[in-house]
Amino acid sequence: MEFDKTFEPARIEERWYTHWLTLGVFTARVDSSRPPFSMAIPPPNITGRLHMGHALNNTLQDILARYRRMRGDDVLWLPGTDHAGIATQMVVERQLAKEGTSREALGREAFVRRVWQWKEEYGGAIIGQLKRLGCSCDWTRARFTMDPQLSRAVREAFVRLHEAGLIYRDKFIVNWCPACRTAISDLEVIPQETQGSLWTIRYPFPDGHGGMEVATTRPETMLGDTGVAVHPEDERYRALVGKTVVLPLVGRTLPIVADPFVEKEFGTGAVKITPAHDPNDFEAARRNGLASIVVMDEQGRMNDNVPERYRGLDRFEARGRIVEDLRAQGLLVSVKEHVHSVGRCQRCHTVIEPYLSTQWFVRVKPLADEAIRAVADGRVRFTPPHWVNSYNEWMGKIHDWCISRQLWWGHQIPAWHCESCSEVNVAREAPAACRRCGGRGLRQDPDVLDTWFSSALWPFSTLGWPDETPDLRRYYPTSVLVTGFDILFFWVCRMIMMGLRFMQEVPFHRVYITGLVRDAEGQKMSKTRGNVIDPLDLIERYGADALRFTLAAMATPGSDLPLAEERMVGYRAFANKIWNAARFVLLNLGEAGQGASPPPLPRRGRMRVEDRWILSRLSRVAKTVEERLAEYRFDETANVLYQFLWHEFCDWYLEMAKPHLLPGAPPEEAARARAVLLHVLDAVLRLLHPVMPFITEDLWQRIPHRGETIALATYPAHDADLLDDSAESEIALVMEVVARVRNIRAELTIDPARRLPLLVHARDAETARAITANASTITTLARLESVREIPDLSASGPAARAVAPGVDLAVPLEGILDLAAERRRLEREIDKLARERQGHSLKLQNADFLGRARPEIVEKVRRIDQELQEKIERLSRTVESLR
RNA sequence: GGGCGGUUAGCUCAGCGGGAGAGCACCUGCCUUACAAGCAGGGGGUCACUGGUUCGAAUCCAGUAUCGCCCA
Repeated sequence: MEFDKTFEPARIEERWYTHWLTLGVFTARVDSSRPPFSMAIPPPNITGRLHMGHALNNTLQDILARYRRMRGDDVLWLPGTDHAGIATQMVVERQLAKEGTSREALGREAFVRRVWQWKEEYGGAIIGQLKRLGCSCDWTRARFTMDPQLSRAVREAFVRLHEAGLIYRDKFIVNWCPACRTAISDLEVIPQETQGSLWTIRYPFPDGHGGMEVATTRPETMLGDTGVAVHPEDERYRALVGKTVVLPLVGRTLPIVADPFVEKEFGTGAVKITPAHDPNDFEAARRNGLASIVVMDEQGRMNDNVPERYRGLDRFEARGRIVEDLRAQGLLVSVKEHVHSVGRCQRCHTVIEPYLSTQWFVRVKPLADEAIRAVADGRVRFTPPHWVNSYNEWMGKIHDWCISRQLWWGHQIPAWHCESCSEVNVAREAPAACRRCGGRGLRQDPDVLDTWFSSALWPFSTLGWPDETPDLRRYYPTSVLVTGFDILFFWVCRMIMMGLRFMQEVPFHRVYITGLVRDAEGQKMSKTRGNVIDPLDLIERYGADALRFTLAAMATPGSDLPLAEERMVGYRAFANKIWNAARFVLLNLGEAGQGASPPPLPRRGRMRVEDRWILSRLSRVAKTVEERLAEYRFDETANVLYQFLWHEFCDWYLEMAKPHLLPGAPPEEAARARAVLLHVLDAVLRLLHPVMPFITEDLWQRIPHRGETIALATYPAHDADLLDDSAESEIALVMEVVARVRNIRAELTIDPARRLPLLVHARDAETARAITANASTITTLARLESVREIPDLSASGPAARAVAPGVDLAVPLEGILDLAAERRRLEREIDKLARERQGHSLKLQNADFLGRARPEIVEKVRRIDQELQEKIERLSRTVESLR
């Protein structure tokens, strides 16, 4: 089998993904006797392309899915896409514009057909991209929010809420986007600090003299004024309440009313009331019985309710002309610069127009109360938990949700207006006749529902609701939801509300909120900044495994992920390290490579101490991984595996095993080493598989294995029988001795190839035994010529000295050792140790510490202190002997 | 105005009551037949500041500064 020196991800990824699909590895078994583990993917928009946010949360989901699958759970990770009303409609409209036509020209039906066509052609792109990431979704169950079954769920939910009085239709002031020509919800409005002006305008009294000065940031809306308001306790205006003024440019008489919503300190303390174009004014008008006059059309142009002169003007053109006219008439008192918050459309950034229109709303309060309880009592838990605060805050002061959109693409509202009696018939399917008057002339409400309305049902609509399907019974509630905080209110809150309402159960037990992937400088990625990193580009350059590992390693709960490319380079190197570790093992397998399954582990008594050590470490790592994943600590999971594979398995164990694999080594030693190497490699591949699925599959297929895919192999479990404290401390000693010798070599710049003699003096029998037993290992790793135990090192002549726990070391360097330099080296070492010791010694001199600290802590400090003291003393004696 | 989060090595971040850590970067020496995307060794930190609690604080509490996010 070919085995390149470097890992080439591009050559294997597609092959293994296809392999998994062919085997049906990702398909959930609804009739399985295994415990279910389910997740609903946050459905990406069909217009979307995979971005870093998707890459992050889908990597984390896939880690969970693959991990649970290997643990034996029946995993359902249900994928799908969202029809994304406004976004998709805009994309297709742009396409039409390029062809010189428009949706109006096409008509609704043809337009919707056209969108479907677009969806079939381009809508699947992101699915393919998720596959490139390696996502183990159950594609046989993929859903789309506009599928017939999901549309049925939407109608069912709408009708039920309507029947319960939780959906109503009303004339209300909403956020209107004149460019998208639809209402949008409060959440879709982005407030933005904007430099504007504050115009003060005089509204004359009816007798033509004097007048009231009102301040406004939006003079164009004055054409719709129906009153002027002042604060009831404002002395300046008290006498005027109940009187009237005349609206300039229009001539309408406006009553002066008193309402506490007016801020006395703002502007002149008197405000114009435009009920149809300002939410506060709308409320104030209701309280004070003022009329509402809509003065704009749906594109933000002045309509026929305004004087001829302004009709048809865009609202901002109208503003200019109105200000000019006021100035000409001497009614413009002042213009001041003024910074205020202007709402813009989340989609197209157009300035939002508060607009009085008839819309559908969900009465959210009752739903929210139950949802708050569900989080309070722990039925839904957040990771990290601090998000509960935001959740509670928003849910606590939630207001009704405007769910109608004046779009063509989406779920058309299941309500039919009677042409004869104007009754609104809400029904699951088109009724034949009006239920009130029996009239046959019924017209379906032209509006569609907010896309988030269907998304809110996602965790159960995808499983077959409203039907009681086996999938729904088995996989609802789902286990975890992994998503970004940016859609906490849009989506997470609403799913909890709808899940509780329709399923009487929360949609998921756990919400894992990811951070935001930023650029290396910590800046938010944005097209305008030009700092967007494309995950597909990263996959091509570094491989999906490296990308996934990077994202996992950086996913510390509660913090954003500044993605530096060096980090990716580092983890690609890690992939390469795994590759080469496996390559080494495979090239040295001999007969062990022939078997269909790995050779059994040698009996404990036949193993060398390093074997017992690496197996003990492996077992601890398996345990740590299990614990960390249970806490959603993807970062620590990744780090622990990185550390183990690179810095224990590769740096030490492989090096310790090498001598036993050389041509001259005894065959039974080679067999033992191979068996352990294979065992650890196999286990570490399985441990890593959820994070790095492709490379682990590829290598696992190359080593002796049972089964068709690593994705269904058993996840390594903690094995208490393999824990071996004595092996761990013995190898720790070996490592320390080797490190001391290497340090001498490096600091004295001794030729790395030169074989050195090492003299040791162990201070106790156990240490002496350990050194002797591991002499050959130490010899190899420290590139020694010999290891010799002698009773008195002081008699060893000119030698570089060092100490390790329980043992003094000397490397005789007759002739080449600079005594003064060696003395300085050791003194530096002593200083370092003394500094390290200081804190401990002070504690031990403190009676309070000895009296109050936990005994085991005192014991530990005492031990460390003694150990350091001993080292210092031994090194000091050595320094003396060099004088 | 309210809420949340951050401030630890040059950079990016873990650690969140008992020996200051990782990756990258940096310095030194090495092509030692798994890997130069590598190996070995090393330097580098009044853990933002001020108080408090404690035998003991990077870690807990209060306040300050500063940066960021969310909501009005």
